[in-house]
Amino acid sequence: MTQMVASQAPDGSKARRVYLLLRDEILGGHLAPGDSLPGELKLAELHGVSRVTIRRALEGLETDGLIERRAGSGTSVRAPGAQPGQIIADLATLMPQLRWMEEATTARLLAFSYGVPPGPVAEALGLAEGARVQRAVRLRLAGGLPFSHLTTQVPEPIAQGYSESDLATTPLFRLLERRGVVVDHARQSVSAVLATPEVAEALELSVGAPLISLTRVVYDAAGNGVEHLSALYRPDRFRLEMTLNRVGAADARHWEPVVVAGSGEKAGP
Amino acid sequence: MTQMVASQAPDGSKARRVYLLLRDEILGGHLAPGDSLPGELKLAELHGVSRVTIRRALEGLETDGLIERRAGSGTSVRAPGAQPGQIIADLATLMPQLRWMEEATTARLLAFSYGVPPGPVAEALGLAEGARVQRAVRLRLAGGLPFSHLTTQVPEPIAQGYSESDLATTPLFRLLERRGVVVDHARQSVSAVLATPEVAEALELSVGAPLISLTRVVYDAAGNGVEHLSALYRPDRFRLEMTLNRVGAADARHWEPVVVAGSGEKAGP
DNA sequence: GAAAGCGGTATGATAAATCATACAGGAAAC
DNA sequence: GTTTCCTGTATGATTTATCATACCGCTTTC
Repeated sequence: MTQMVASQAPDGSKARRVYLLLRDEILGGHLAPGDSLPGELKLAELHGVSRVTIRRALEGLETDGLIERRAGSGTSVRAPGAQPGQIIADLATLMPQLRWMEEATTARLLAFSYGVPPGPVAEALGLAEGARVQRAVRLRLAGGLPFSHLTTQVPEPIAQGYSESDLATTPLFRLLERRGVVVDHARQSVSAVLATPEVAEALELSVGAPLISLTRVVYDAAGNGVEHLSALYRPDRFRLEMTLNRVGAADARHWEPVVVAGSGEKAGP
Repeated sequence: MTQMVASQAPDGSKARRVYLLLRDEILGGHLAPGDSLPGELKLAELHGVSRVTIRRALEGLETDGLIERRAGSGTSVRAPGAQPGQIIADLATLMPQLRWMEEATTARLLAFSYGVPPGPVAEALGLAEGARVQRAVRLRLAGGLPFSHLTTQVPEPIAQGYSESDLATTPLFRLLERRGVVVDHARQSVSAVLATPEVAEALELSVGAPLISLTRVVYDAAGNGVEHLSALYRPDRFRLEMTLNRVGAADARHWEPVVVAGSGEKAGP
């Protein structure tokens, strides 16, 4: 059974805001299943809107299956049956650890083109002015549900080593290394952005929803950029995690990431 | 001179959406300074709204100083003088590396209380039902500009070791270790959320803006949770970064995070 | 069983956003 | 110079969101 598409977000400005806010509070763990929400009138006062608006927000949450409303009794947070499987990736190793979901994660190629990259990307890759890249947009799904939207940009000379059809099946890394590129190090940064109409449609959520943004630039031994990845993840279906150990002598204790003994490389992000 | 508060976000649903979308595209690096945007009519068509709405969005961007509009010529992305100083934290070591900003990062205590934590937090800390925690909400500022909103929750027995005034001045870690708590390891995960009215006000941005969410649970050697941190960062003023090296023999190459040689511990997150 | 609190429903007023359309003037291309 | 495309500006209609208020029926509590 294909689970219902999540977002039934209200249209209006305030209603939508309240909806997203409460949604984050529920999914984000500040409200536990079974907890009861304040009354609609109380919520209206808290958020500075009318009850009608609160109502609209709650309706959205209800059709999402996040809350349960009983006349006379009140509104409470439902058991999170809405978390069928979350994909957890290890930030330290870049390896997705599909916890309770060994359902095949598939990939779909959304776009494929060559052209001059936007300035910041060219700069990050260390490209000369006007140098061209191959650009591929891919969507990753787990159990048929999309969870990430990936845009990779590879300098054209390097990208010659593989074809469009290769991309649809093989992780980009494999392709690069097969091409003889010696991947040496990478630099990644995490941020948060809002879903644009394009990615919102691909990821099956509403425009303006929050997304995890991971930008990674991969370099070869010479320090030349060989890949620029811009990944967008649905927070409800994907988590970036890592474990740290507190190590070192008493006078120089510091944190050190734990590298999970990799059981062989699995897939790209 | 305290820089003008960033967000001049439009009110309306669609206008606001377009505003935030374009804003992310500019700040996110997909549009380089000097690039020119599509015409207002074109944008209207692209986003499926009227020109008036596009106009409202662009007005917001203009007052933010992100774009430049010239009658007859068009609209273009302005040089990002709007990035005065970004704080970059290393995910692998938890150490903020204040790059070009050694301006003192100060902290402000927003709330301080004791109580029963929300279910998920209690679970993460491994607390018994009804066990109480100390809860502190702090705001961190760099050069007077707030960039992060931190909520820490510490089991009450542990939290007895320090006072409210301690918290305002000393990093929580120091306090814990002074108390004799042996911090052993931590588990953190990164996500993305929207700004609630409360944090939006504290961080001086508009409700619904995207925020980086970092949740960290710190454990002692026995595996008991000693601290639950929920941090929210402004993406425009804060970045989470890390560097990875590609190591290992050819048959087992994998990624390993680079631990920067810490020049002593500086501050909490 | 009465009271208080809650969600479910309805209504009309008010405010706000959005739209469709039009025209003036600057800038650049031909 | 003329054409074309762009922003700047204006107007009035229209749709949408929000508000204030009221009443009903249900649940829980006292």
